Amino acid sequence: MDDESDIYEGLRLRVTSGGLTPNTKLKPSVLRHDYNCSASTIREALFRLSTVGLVSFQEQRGFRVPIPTDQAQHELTHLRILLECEGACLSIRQGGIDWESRLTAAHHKLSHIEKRVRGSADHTPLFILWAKAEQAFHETLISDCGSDVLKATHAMIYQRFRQQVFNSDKKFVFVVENIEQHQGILDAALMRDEALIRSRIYSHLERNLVFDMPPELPKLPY
Amino acid sequence: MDDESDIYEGLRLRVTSGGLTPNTKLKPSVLRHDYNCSASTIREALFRLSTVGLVSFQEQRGFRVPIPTDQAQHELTHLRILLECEGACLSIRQGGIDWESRLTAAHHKLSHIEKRVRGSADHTPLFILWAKAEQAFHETLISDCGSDVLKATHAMIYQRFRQQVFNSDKKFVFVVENIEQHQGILDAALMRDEALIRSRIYSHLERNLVFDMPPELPKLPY
DNA sequence: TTTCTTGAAAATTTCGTGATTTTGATAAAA
DNA sequence: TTTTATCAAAATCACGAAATTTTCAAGAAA
Repeated sequence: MDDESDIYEGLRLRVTSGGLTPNTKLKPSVLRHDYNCSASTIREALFRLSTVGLVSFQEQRGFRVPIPTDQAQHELTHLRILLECEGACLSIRQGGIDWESRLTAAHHKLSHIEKRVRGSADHTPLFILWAKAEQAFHETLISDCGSDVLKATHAMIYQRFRQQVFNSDKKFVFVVENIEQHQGILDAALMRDEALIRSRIYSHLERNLVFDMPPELPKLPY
Repeated sequence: MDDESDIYEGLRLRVTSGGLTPNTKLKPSVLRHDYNCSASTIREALFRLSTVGLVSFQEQRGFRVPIPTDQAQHELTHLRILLECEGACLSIRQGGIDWESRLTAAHHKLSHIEKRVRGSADHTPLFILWAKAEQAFHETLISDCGSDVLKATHAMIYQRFRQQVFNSDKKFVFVVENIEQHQGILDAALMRDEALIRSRIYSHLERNLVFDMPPELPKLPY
């Protein structure tokens, strides 16, 4: 039948990058019409999304689009840095030519889109493309770390991070510095320099840290 | 009505420490009788468990108790080390007297049980008590890190780790070294020594790493 | 014997309904 | 004006059953 994971994916896209106002109610009885299925099926998909943190849920009060907060943005960024540094360093140690090649390819795609974005006035039409390429690049970066658990955890955090930033007022979704920073991360990976890649990943994400990090962390990027 | 989270908790206990054989099928139509509810309710709870990795799920093929593997044990241990070191260090920086006090209390309880376990021949009757106290101790350790996301992620990984170890053949659930190691971690926390607590957390969990960690990792703990 | 087909039994997924709870507007009381 | 009470409309949750898919044993073909 209607593949239920299609519904899940569709809803996921809507709550992460569908331009929905935070705190919007997500009513199964309304959404069912968009996906041509019953309310129970929608409910199940929303439930799954809520366990991953992409939809907020209160018993007897239904589902809502989560409200972005500075605190959440800070925490998600912090964890992204932690997981991505670890995954990247492990990939540097364990990844081979194949990894280098896939990473270069992912960067090439991303870079192409980013240069197009820089040229155009309105970013929105390219946003979906950019978001996919960005995610692919960062996932490739950690792809040879050898740990499915690490990769799955990172994917979860990355999604929530993307949702948080996209739905927040100050839409830092794309800034020009990204171009240079992504290049820098690629270079460090190819140079197999762990300390360097750690510090460059940190710098890349730093602007999303809304509070000061406790003293030592940034410097010796752990 | 019948609090659904009770059902969730009940099922969680069964799949993590209920002595179920790995790969056992979890049929909503059977389990419903144990909880006096409908199959749909069970299904929903199993679904939630599957999103956090405590139950494996395949479309049209239902739910099963996950099969423990060396690979999974290694990955879960690795992530526990990563998250727990980070959380502990942040707590050392941000936690106050209250944190020290809660940690000491948690350790006191745990220590008491562990000494009783050491004395008795059969560990099983005390196991549930020990598991709760162990979890409480490790959660208190990171409780003042200031990040709900980090704590929630750690809780997820910890649960899966505990399930993995408990359901694996070689049941390393409790070893005598734990007593000394937990004490060592508490001491490092009270001394506010970040490098020391990192290395002690690593040593504590090391025996669950089934593969060698890549060269540098163990030394400057991760 | 081994491999492939068949078909009935069992399990999974989806759905509409009724019971229960929340919501929100209106009116009464302070 | 502000607070509290009331109650109808709307939404959520749990349930059982129908529809779909998988499982698996028994027989046919190689």
